[in-house]
Amino acid sequence: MSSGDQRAPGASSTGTAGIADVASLAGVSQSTVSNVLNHRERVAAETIDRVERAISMLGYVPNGAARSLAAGRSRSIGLVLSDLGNSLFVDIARGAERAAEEHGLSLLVANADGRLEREDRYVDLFTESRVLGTLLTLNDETHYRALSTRRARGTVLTLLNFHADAAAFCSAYFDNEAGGRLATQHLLDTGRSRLVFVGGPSALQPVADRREGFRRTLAASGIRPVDELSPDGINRADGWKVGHALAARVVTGEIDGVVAASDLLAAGIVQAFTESSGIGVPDIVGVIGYDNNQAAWDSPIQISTISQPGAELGYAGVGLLLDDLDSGEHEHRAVRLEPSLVIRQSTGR
Amino acid sequence: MSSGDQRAPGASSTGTAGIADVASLAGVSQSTVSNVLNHRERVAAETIDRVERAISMLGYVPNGAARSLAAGRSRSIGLVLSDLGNSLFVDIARGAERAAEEHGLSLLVANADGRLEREDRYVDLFTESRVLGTLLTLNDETHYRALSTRRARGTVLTLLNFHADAAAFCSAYFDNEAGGRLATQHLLDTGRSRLVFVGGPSALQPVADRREGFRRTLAASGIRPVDELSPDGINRADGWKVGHALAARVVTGEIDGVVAASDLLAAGIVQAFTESSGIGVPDIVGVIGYDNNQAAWDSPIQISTISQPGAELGYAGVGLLLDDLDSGEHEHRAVRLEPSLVIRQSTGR
DNA sequence: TTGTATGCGTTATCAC
DNA sequence: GTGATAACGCATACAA
Repeated sequence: MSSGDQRAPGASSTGTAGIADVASLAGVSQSTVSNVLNHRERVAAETIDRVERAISMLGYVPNGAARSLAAGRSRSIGLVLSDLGNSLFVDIARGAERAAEEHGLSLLVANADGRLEREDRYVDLFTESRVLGTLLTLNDETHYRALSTRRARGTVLTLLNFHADAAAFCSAYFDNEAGGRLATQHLLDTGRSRLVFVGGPSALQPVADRREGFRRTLAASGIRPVDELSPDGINRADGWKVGHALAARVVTGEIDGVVAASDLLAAGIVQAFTESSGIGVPDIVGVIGYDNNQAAWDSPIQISTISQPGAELGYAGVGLLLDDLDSGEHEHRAVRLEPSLVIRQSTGR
Repeated sequence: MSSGDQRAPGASSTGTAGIADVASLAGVSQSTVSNVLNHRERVAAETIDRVERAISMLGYVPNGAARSLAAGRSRSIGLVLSDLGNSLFVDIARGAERAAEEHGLSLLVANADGRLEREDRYVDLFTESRVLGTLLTLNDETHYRALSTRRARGTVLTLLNFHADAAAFCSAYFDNEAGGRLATQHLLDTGRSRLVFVGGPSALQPVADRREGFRRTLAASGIRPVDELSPDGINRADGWKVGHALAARVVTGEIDGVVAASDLLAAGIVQAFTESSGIGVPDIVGVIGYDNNQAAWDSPIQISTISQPGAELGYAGVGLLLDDLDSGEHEHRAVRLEPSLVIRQSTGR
């Protein structure tokens, strides 16, 4: 009445076969089964064979809970995303996924959908699941402050898309100011100098940073910006309105280049220019976007843009996380990722 | 040397406080702690207080693995998505999330990214995690067949976006043919009768179904379709090309309405009509899309479209899943969700 | 209302 | 190379 007693080998009482069922069917001990699962090298080839046959006969699926309980660690890491609707975050997930895969880990993803309360819930869930660690993407100063207040112990947290104080967390983020500089410089390099920046709500930190890059680049060349616009949003329709407003000034030659804070914005602007006013893009005016979204390449006139390496961000995040785990006393680090210029038709020459 | 021996109350050996630490700090037994976690109603208010104080003092976080092992069930469900890049799947995730939340469950999301092998891996992962069940979105007959072959036991699987054989799985899916009918009828209702269908690769089952709806609606009215086109893709650039090809026939009056198989397609068509040929939309020609994507509303001329209730699909999926779990002998069901017409400018009159 | 004892399914340690 | 046995941290009868 101790170890492997009479449990019908096959579909057991609970509906799921356990390691004991496999063991008795294969005529070995539980430890041997466990060994073929976790340390094949310690097991004879022929034994492996028998056990594996038994496993598939029974449709045995190891119980992850028991597994990580006994092992004291799990083989997965969590990722809490701010917004699945934004393709940038999807890219981040892809990169994280790839990194996890390379380390033989699984990635569990949860969507906070911009809600602070959900963010919390999922961080807690992952913590309780005893994932190796959790990656958290952040938009917002608000959320960051809430986070600092909350208990951060219990799990290793790494912040993504946000430049955190290295005293508290590891983080990986994009250099938006550099992106603004890249875009502006590209317009200068292609012979334009009468430039306007089209931004958006100033509350968006990335947009503000991009504008800063615009300003600095022009200042460094001793050029004065023609104008800076801040539509209500950064979508295509907003760009379309701005484009129409700008068209006359392009025709007069006052403007020959537009730096837009998003691809959607840029696509709307290009559309407005070409459709009603017959303004040639890129001949008369160059337009550059930001994000390297579908809007940028899936457009009649493909739009030059700044690409943010979302996948790399996710990849780097996993790296930071694992690093944090390994080294006992670990200095938190902030990794800044540089955007890059993607040249397409809208600025061609 | 039996139950609560000497483990330094506070940060324990492993770095994490356990339920035993909480119990001894609060001066109660482990089961009492467990009860305040799971059955508060059985515990005296004052005891709850003491225990909770101890919990927060120690920063105690229950171990999910141990928890679901002991309880025999977890509190989360899995969702494997075909393609996070498609906003429809994001909507599905949102709906599933809402349903899960309402049931006090957590939703774990994984992105298969269109790869069959990943689909498998994640279904397996969720199965090992002993989630309550797994939701799986499917595009493709191929994947479905692979699925039927594979072991499907071990976890409850519910299929989304795919009409599965009710003998094997529960499933929830969209009625694409009805959508095609809706779109076509709307064009007829607004006084157009010289209609063309713009589809895409015939391998896409949904597109084929939508075309079928187009055909049947016209047949029912005794009208002959003017034409059916199948561009290489269903993106904006494809639409733009088709639009230019169609423009002349619109000008001659041969065509007064276009049913497009996607919003991107429709947006490209509208753009081509208005920009170069000056063809008035909706005055000269009505255009309707499909999907209710951002492309449909975030366009200078907002595009009428067919909306698929992605969130509802996810919501319904969770319902089916939980149903399947509860009822011992459960008849698998296939739930069909109806799309709806969204009228915007591109068909207005 | 609270405490005691047993088991969840697996891994790891140690003998053999 | 293989097998016995003790944890892993918690939930849940059941007894008190």
